[in-house]
Amino acid sequence: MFVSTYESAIDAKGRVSVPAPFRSALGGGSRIFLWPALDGSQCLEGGGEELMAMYRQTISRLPPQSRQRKALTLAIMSRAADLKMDDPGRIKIPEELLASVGITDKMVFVGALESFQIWSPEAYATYEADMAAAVSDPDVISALAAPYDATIAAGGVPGLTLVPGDD
Amino acid sequence: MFVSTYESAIDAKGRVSVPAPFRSALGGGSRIFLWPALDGSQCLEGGGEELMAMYRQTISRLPPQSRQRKALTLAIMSRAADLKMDDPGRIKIPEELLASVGITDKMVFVGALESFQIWSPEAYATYEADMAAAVSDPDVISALAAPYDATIAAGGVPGLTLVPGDD
DNA sequence: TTGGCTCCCACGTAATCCCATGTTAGCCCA
DNA sequence: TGGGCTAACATGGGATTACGTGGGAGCCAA
Repeated sequence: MFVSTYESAIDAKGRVSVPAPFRSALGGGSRIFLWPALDGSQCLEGGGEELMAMYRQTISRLPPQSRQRKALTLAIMSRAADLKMDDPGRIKIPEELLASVGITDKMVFVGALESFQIWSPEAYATYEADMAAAVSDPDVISALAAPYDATIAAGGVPGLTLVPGDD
Repeated sequence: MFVSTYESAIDAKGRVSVPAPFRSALGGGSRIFLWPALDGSQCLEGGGEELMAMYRQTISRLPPQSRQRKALTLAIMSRAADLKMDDPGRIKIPEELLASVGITDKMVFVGALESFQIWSPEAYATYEADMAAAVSDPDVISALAAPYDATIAAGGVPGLTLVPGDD
């Protein structure tokens, strides 16, 4: 699980250190996939082999030759960079990917559950402000209610007391 | 798995370097099949022996002498070029295939999961813009939902926590 | 015999691998 | 609670390997 945010910078050879907590979230693998976010956000989405396997399986279930499948295949598989970390955990992000999200030297690694994102510090500041405003919207907070009930109905989370009287 | 895009050019002898990552995706084989894309896109579709075997098996399941079988057999098997890479990993693409997709010297190798495509840079730029527009269509993104659920229902992806509470 | 094709070898560039160092944060002990 | 120690992490640099590219020799066909 990718959690928290970390800032990193590109060195003279074009390498970037992947934050150590993200490396352990990759489960020991040294392969990283990166592609421009599907929703048009000014960020890169990334993950390890497991995440790519998930997308691969999901896309493979779409009808061959369908518009949806072709669009998603191109957006993810064709645009993705297949990168390998060196021993200390650095990657070299292709210039075109960096340019597509306006990164010159510094960047922010943002944990997003099963994947992570890479932003330019400026773009992330804007995005963070937008999302902070969204969370203050009552509709967003109340959206938690239904899936929370579903979690309880599914048996809750081991080790966590969700319903009074259960402990 | 064919991922990412690479540009290559034809040398004075009509040879083209197959990108190294694609060569390893071919699994060590030096045989490459190429044919014009079935959907009429201005590109060539290609892959190794495994991809051809998949098409062969699929077509073989169609009724013999059926119109569909004959059409697909012609579109793939008859039009395909059966090419062999030299030691450094180059192929010589027949002139008629190049002409059919408007390639003169430069071309783009585009990864598409189990196969790859070859485009002229200009045609690919147009296609990429089309697909980028398609991805911003809510229908395309929402098309991910059903196969995503199916992936989870099928047991998810080993090593990846898809359902909250699984880790 | 000649043209063209294929196979093979050689070179320069660029990426990757590996080692070394400074720094920071966590940990233990006083 | 404070100080010192240790280990992990981020960063820099050098050497090796792989890759892409060009050219030449041998072989087959015309």
